[in-house]
Amino acid sequence: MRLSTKGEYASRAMLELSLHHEEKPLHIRDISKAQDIPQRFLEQILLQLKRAGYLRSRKGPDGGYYLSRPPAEINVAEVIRVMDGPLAPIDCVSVTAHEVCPHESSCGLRGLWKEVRDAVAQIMEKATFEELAERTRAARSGRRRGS
Amino acid sequence: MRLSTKGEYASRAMLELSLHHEEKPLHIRDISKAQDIPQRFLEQILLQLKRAGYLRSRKGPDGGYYLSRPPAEINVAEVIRVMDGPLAPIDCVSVTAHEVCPHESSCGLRGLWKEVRDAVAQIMEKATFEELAERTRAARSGRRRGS
DNA sequence: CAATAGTCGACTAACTCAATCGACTTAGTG
DNA sequence: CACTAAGTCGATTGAGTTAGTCGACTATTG
Repeated sequence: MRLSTKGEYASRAMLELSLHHEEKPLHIRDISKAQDIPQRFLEQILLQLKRAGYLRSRKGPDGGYYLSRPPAEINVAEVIRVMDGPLAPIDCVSVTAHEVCPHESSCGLRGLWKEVRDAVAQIMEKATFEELAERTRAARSGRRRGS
Repeated sequence: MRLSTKGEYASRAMLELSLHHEEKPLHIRDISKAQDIPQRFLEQILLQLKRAGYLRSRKGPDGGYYLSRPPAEINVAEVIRVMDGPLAPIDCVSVTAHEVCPHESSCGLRGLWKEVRDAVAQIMEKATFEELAERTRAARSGRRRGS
């Protein structure tokens, strides 16, 4: 039940972009440094997110990436689906890529896998980047006086 | 967020063994046929489940595998952990294999991953093979007059 | 002791993952 | 207009994992 690093990096990058939403575009380099993601790898990830419509970019000096929609309108499930495909543990319970299985009707496990898929989807879909950015800002300011 | 085929096969095999609990041991061959799992692959899986203490076996003619505890006392989470490792999407929120991450305290995403982990764990831990066997029997008898 | 069935370790082909690279295009600056 | 900074794109790669196979071995039963 692992998330790929690509999915994780993509989420972190989107979060970073959400933290700087409505400022000027962020360079790949800066996201890479802030979130500790290999730059050439991040390139690919951002490109993929752009092609999927979540990001826009500008070339040249002072170019960079920025969100194409406000962070409140993007949730984690969408991003994970772009990078890793369906959220479902197995295809027979996937909503976005359902595949039929011959044992379906007599399978005592299918209901369980479905429950898992739905729980994961529900949690990730309600998690917007606006909310995550807020949590992040809170954690960072709270941390100043503390460890 | 995929489950490996090994994890899926293991669950199916455990379910099959639960359906025949308190009868004589099941041959690898029969489980393989009933659940449509490649026999040599299933061998490995059953062996792994045996080593982890969930199954016992008998060699020789009329040998086979059987559960070492009643199905009500085995849940899906345990089986998946044996085959696939931790349920957590990433290590920093794993209960069974926690790994520290430098960004931990200022990471706005960690809470989300934790939520996902907990939801998955909760669902899989409450799913015992007794209950799954019951569901399966119900589905199969219901199916007789129906499609 | 022959047949059956689980045991064990090694092996492999295919695939995926995580990343890297180089050449190219576009945009701004002096 | 040349230079440079930045994103674009496709190809490639090395390591690791997955899904599965194989063959020799051991234990049990009739």
